[in-house]
Amino acid sequence: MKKNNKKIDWRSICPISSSLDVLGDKWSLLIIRDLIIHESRTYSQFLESPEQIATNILASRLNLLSHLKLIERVNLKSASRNNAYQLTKGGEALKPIIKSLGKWAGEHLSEFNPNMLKINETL
Amino acid sequence: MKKNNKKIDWRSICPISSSLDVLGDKWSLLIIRDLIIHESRTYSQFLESPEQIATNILASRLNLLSHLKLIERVNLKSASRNNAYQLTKGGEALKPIIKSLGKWAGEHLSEFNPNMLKINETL
DNA sequence: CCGGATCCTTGTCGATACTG
DNA sequence: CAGTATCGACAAGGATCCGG
Repeated sequence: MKKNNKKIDWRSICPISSSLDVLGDKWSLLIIRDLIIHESRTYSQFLESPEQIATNILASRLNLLSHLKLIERVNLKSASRNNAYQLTKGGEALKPIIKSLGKWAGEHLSEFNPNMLKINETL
Repeated sequence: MKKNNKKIDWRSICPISSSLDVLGDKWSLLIIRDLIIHESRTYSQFLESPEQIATNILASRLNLLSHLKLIERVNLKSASRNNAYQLTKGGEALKPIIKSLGKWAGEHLSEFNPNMLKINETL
């Protein structure tokens, strides 16, 4: 049987905790970020991002985010193979939050990661 | 030798990625959340939160967040033992982001975690 | 080739016991 | 009370394999 571990164990009834139960890892929000920047991405395009996610991690995150209806598969006429992902309404709603995170990092993390770009240069 | 691994390996120069290199786990932002709600917390008060963080994880996160200057130790006259933590300016700056996350979860995650509370205005 | 699935190694998490 | 040590479980990460 497929590893269909869609069951999330919610640690509490706190909404902040619940958001972290879902997005509290190093990769999920990065996938959302790519979809904010590029509108749509294929599997191999995700792999081209500089952070170099592993194929199995990417697949599991795409499954989870699809299940949560934050992203969805789309058929692109432009692509030869019709399999790309893009944000749903729910995923789009994360856009200002992720931009704020980037802005915050530029203001408070430059000391520790000096090479980091400012947010305007990336988004 | 002590595990003094304060070195963070930044995956890229992207500020969003950098913020996740630091806060992209299930516990760091929950510690910040507690300090937003309560102003200051002691070690054992953190342990009382409903999500039940393990003691070693709590200690390592408190160290990391202190090193990043997002939280700081304070001496409380009110407490018999003078060891509590509170947010710095940098940590305070996360407040609107965390509130937005809670609001987002209430709007887009209730379907999956039905018992979840709605975020209240006072938080 | 592209989109994954599978195997395997390594590292981190997390529960609990223990210490100053 | 504020952490540290230990150890098993499990997830991450790398490499490779496979179906279309």
